[in-house]
Amino acid sequence: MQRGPTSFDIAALAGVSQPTVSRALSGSPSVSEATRARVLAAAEELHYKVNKNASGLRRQQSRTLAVLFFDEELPEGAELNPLYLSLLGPMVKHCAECGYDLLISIQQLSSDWHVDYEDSRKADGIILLGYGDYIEYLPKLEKLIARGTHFVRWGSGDESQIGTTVSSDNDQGGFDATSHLLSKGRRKIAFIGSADPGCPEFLERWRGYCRALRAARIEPDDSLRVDSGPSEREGREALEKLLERGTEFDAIFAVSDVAAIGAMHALQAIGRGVPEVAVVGFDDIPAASLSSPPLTTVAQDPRQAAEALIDTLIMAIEGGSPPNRVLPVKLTVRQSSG
Amino acid sequence: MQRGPTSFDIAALAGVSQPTVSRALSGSPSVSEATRARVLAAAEELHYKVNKNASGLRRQQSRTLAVLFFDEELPEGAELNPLYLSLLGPMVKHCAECGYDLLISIQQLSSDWHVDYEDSRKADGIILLGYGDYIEYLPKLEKLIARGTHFVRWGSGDESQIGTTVSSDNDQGGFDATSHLLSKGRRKIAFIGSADPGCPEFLERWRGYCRALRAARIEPDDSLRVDSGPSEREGREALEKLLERGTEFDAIFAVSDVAAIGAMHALQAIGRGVPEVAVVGFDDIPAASLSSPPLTTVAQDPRQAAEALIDTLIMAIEGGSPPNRVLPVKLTVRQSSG
DNA sequence: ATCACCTATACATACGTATTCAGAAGGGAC
DNA sequence: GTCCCTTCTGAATACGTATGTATAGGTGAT
Repeated sequence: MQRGPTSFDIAALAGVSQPTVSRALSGSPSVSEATRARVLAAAEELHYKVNKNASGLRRQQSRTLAVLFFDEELPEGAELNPLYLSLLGPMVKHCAECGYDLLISIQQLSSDWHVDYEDSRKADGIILLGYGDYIEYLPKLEKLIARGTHFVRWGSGDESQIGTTVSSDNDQGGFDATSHLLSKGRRKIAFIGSADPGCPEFLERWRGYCRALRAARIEPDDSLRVDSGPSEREGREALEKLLERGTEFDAIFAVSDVAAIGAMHALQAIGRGVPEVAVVGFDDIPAASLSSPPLTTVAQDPRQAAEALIDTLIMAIEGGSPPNRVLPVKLTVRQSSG
Repeated sequence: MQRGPTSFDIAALAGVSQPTVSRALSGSPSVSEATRARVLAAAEELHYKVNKNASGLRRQQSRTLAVLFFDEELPEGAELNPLYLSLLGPMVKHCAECGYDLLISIQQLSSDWHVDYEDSRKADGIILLGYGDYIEYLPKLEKLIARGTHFVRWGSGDESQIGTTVSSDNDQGGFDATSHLLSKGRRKIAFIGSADPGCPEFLERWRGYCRALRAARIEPDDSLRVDSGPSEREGREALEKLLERGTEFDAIFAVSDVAAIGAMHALQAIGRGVPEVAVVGFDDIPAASLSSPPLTTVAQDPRQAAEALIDTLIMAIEGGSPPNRVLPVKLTVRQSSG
């Protein structure tokens, strides 16, 4: 392995000492402008880059953040949640802007992730992404806090007081989606998703749904609610279950785009068209605009979410006490709702 | 920042010296089994993890690989290429299995990415992902080679001799897709994509397309070829161009799923159904199975591709001279081709 | 019993940076 | 001209690991 130039090489070329190089490059005010200029020129000439390992070792930090995806289904080659994937690009980008690197990891909830990262000094802080059972990883969150590890979670903000979270305004999203369907004259709006507190995000969307109905003086009808996960298959099966039940419905609000698309497929399979049955999803994944008909959905802004996660985490690392953040959502109307 | 235990702490607890701890943990044969067991127990007890910075500094390597995405459109908040995103999960996973970390970065082709990574010792090697103009970054590849940086590229293997590549069998994919359409009785198969050598992958698919036609004693007809990029809009526009041209066609082979879906939308907009016009795409992105009708496509296996990239790169890092690899593709027949 | 030899461990050191502390050079006030 | 103060730079050192070299303890042969 050929070795690059060190700060000593720069020092020699610039005619100063190594510490001066370090100071000059890190912007210390105690270096004169003339010296700094010479050092920068020398560094440029030799293509010098600070050695991250040495720097990290000395300052006891890595200037790296870790993203941990939780995805129980991954062993079977399943895809990561599209929403998280769409966060990835913006996260990387914003991280770079803030002077941090981003390390990605995919974990099973059951593994020992909670000790892996800070322990090996790979990352200064952790971003946790994952649907999945909130309850199940609660004890591990407590351990993280006990160790003083900095972390931010994507999820529901109001349900628990553990750790800092960034989330979309799920309640408002559910409200907007439902209000939109009501404004189209729909009255029998099925809800595909779960009101299980293990998935606080879905629960909030359900609450928003109920709130919108009540605002229109309609009492939520449990027979219009089908418990379902967020996958295409589950969305399809949820709709089939609804049909078996025999409950009439003229619209569907699904807690994820993928489930909404699954429901549309099931509808089309039995000859009920969309938007005769109006459909609204949640997330605005790339496939939403590619479906037929294109899906009306509640968009979460991935860039904004990514930046909020990064900013919040960095604030925590640098000693602040960042508040939870709830990000606005935006109803994106396409053809599936008429 | 609370500091974790060091190898000295383990040494004290196990009653040995620090070097012995290091050797025991790295599996050196010159440590007796009894000692190794004691060390491991002590390490376990204190939740000891090797400090990556110190270890990397000492051994002059990071045990980290970097993935560089190239995406010119990203500044506008566009999405990363779905195919690359689907590589990400499997790459992270396989990296972990091989004992490496994965660092993600998104770059503009124009930036100085070629000096950033190895220079700062952040990564032992680089994986380059990106459609985009191969010609444009050729000089930078040459610089990478000159510096002795290890890297692997995703792309076309046969077009250039620069660097090691891993690619799908694009030619065979084009052949299979076209043969499939021919077997369905189609004779006027439009090709949406580009035969520009700046995109060697598309060129190879075009060649496979021609090969299949000739095998059926049909001479490729240039008026059936529309130059197009891989986006939904470009696919739609390509089809509109084809219609303006007035050339008859009964099938479409598009070089990307997204373009294929765009073409389907354009078809549906003018009332020509799918699969009356049969459509085949390329990539098998998640949205392919969600479209209406579900899209027949040439699937590239993301897991296999990811593992090939990682394995090839690690082989290069560890001193080998890995060969280029061409991965098999698989035609996935769905409803869009009849 | 002496020596050679092998095994298992300890000692010393290097990796490249950032920081504390001390000191040199220069300027102003008396 | 002396003294002090400010501004800048250099010397020394610590971060935690891995490894080359030295050494202790044991075994077997002569």
